[in-house]
Amino acid sequence: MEKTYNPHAIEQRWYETWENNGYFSPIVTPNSKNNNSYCIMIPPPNVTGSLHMGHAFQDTIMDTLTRYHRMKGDNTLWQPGTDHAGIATQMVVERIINAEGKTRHDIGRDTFIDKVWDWKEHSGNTITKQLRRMGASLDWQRERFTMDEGLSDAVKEVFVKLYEEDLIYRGKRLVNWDPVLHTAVSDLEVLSEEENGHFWYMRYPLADGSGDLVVATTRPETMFGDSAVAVHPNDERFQSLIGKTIKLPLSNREIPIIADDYVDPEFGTGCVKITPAHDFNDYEMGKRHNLPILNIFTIDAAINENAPKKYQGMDRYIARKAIIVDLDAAGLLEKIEDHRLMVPRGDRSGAVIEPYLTDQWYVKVAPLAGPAIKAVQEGDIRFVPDNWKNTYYEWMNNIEDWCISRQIWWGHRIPAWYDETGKVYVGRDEQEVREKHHLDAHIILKQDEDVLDTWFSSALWPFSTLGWPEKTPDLETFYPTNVLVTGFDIIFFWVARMIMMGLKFTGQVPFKEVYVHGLVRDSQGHKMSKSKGNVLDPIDLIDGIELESLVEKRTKGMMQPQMAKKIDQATRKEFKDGIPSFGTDALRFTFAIQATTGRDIKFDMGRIEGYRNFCNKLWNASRYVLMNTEGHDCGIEPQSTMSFSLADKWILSRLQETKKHVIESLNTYRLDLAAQAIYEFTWNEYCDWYLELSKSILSDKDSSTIDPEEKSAQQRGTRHTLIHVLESLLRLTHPIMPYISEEIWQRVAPLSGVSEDTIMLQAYPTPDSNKINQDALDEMQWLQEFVLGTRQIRSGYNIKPGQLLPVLLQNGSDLDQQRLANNQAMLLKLARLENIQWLTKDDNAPESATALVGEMQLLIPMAGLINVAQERKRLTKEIDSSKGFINKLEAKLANENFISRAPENVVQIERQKLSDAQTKLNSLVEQLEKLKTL
RNA sequence: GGGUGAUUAGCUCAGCUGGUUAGAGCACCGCCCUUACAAGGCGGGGGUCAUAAGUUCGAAUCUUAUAUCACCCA
Repeated sequence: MEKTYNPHAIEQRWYETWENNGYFSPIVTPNSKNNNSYCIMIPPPNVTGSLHMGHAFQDTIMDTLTRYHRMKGDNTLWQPGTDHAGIATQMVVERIINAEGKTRHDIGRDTFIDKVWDWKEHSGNTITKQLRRMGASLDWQRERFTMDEGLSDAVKEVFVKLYEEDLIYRGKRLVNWDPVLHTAVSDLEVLSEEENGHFWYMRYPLADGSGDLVVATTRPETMFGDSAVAVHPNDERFQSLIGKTIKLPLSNREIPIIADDYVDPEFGTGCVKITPAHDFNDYEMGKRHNLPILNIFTIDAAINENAPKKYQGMDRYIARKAIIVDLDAAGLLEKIEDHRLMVPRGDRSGAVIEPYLTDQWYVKVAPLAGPAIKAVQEGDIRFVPDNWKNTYYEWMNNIEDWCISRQIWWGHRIPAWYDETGKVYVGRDEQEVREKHHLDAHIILKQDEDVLDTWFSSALWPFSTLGWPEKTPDLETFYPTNVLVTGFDIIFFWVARMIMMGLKFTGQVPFKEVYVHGLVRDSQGHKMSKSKGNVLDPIDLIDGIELESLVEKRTKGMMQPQMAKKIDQATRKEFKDGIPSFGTDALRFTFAIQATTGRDIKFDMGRIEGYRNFCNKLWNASRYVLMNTEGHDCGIEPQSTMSFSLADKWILSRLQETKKHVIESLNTYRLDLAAQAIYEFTWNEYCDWYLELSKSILSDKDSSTIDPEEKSAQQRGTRHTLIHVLESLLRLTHPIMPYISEEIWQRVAPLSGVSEDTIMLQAYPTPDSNKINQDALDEMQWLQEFVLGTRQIRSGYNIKPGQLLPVLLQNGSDLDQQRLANNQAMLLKLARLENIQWLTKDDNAPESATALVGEMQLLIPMAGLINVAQERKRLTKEIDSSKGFINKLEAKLANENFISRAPENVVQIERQKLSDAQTKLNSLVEQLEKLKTL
């Protein structure tokens, strides 16, 4: 093996091997539903997308669960696929066409759609390639796409059925309108951020000429759509005005003054202009008061024919300026204030979104929500962590109808046809419509131009990917799926809709558990975004990237180029030397160990570096093991005798406990605890203690008088244990770090008598409580305290690590004597001791530095070297803290209530603690006394 | 305005159903290139667990209030 761990040399080679051998595929037979199946659906990433940190984190979790279950022996499927991402994909292809000097309208819908498929064929696999880099064990043979034929059939089926049950209807409502893309967009595609704006105070005269009032607005151009002015019913300032009318400036329409307690009297002037066609709140108020709804915008958000002629055709912002000028000229502009306001922008176009009144298709959600709520209430679906169910209920109980139509070309075209009178017919295709409604061939039908919201097909993902509406063996075997792994940000948009659709169309929940993880943020806790320039690319963490390339990547193609300089500087400051290559396993381990129950994962470069070091540690520990076992008898032959040392029994016990801990953690989605347990066991126990202890047994220089036969039995035992523990540890680690575990396992497994092609398909380790040896655990602790005592003295007196030290022991029990006899050789080697000798109670100890192992005193003679003052200071400090501890315990045990009310075993424990502490104190005091006689 | 969550060492975070003298990694200090590993070894310093009150024999852990921050909804 190489001396240093080099992820690049191993990762891609292994992935290809796994994929080419079909290791990711489950076995599906007509009876396979009877086997333990385990299935996770990948949340389909956008086909235009590339892997970001959120994906990488989420995919690490899913792959860890998938690999764990596969090794556990479950028939495991992790279903891959991508989402057609209507707007995003359309824009990508449109940009290409625009570059050729054409628009999509020039080439027409059908040609355009062909071009999109073309693009998908050639460029739509960026993210699936990147998923492979992450080591994701998705069954690529089953890869699906939301626009492929089967999934499109599912979409039609669902649409038609819902329509037939009156759960889909067409209606005119306010939607989020993107005036650049000319389509409705979902709330998720609207990003509201604070921007600088103004508050314009406009004077509206009363129609009867008796005065005026002042309204404040951030969007003066909407005044042409005003239907009323509202005040709070209890606002004394305006009582006399309620019921009167206003003569709207510039358009001279007359509108009423109404009272509504939605109005906040403290905000602005306390008078609010109400524009039902262009504001969601005003729309609601308009409905309450039966106000007319007056649309004043075109689809480009220019002023339409409902406004005074002068302003017609003006863009909204040009109209705004014109209105301000005209109002000012008329003396109706009271004042202008600077104001910070939330501005909604389309995440694709960057355009300011307008609430806009249009005809759209809707799903009537309430009837679907009932069963979906019940499924969670009754525990058919469980959220992890549990409290996310509150968020779910909150949304489901206030659910509104879902606008599913989009005015774009790329997507599932709505299966509805209109005749020349505008009558609508819904069916799976035109022929079905004609047959069903007995429409002759001469009746001209025209299909609806709109397509469905991408989330509509995503909502069917858990069953459409498995072949629904056909009753396929896949569906039988894997549906309902086991767990959905997702971020909390899309509980509403996706999770809830999958539950509703799943229940409605399969009669079963789509998944039994929803594991909700946090969101990956930058080291400051900010959301990573292109515009902030703080994005990290997981692939850059795996491969490394030069500073200049990183800066260029972060500053290229920005929506707000003025930010580029700042980002440039910040990047140079944070990544002075760019990003080194950490490898996939280190990245995965970093994600796993950060997968706590919290909401935010602050990505810290220090940690990934630490876990890359961990990989190196594991790598080098394995090198040591292989150097000492390859070509040796490791006890796998049945006839070879082995004897096991304390260290062997101890590490074997700890291995069982670690396995248990890891399995319990994985079962409860605590990947952080699983990773932590693996880290601690590997580094702090296997490497720091067991490998060191094994050296004394494997060393041939050992001068002990031990029988050669026994010696080789011991060495066999140790080699066997070295290999056995490492081999188990690799399997334990594989779900989190697939590459390094596979690479090392290939060398290690044969030494444990296993020759198989891959670690991926080996059994996951299971704990064996019979192998937990409590005596060994206790004795090992004694040994560790012994070694620690000597090391502290060594360090305290600045003694070179290489210098051998004599040790004297006093006040040891029979057990201490026995333990020393058992482990003398190990102690000599590990603590670098010259010899160990017992003193009787009455022996006069020489001038020594001392440490305690339980009641036993450990003395290292230091004639002339002892710094009495320093040693006294150290002892006094320890005595003080010991006394403090004893005082606390005494007070506790003196408390009648504690004795009578606390459980017996707790009282016992406290008594034991006190007694131990007193023994320790006595010993410390004794040492201090001795010191005084020097 | 309503809701949810957070607040533990300089930084990033664990601490499960209340019983520890509160842990880890990184950073810090000291010693060491000891033939698995300097991406390392050994030793060490560092926290009145945001604040206040309460429940309890016992609170980082449960309750309430306050403060600060974050996110979601309006």
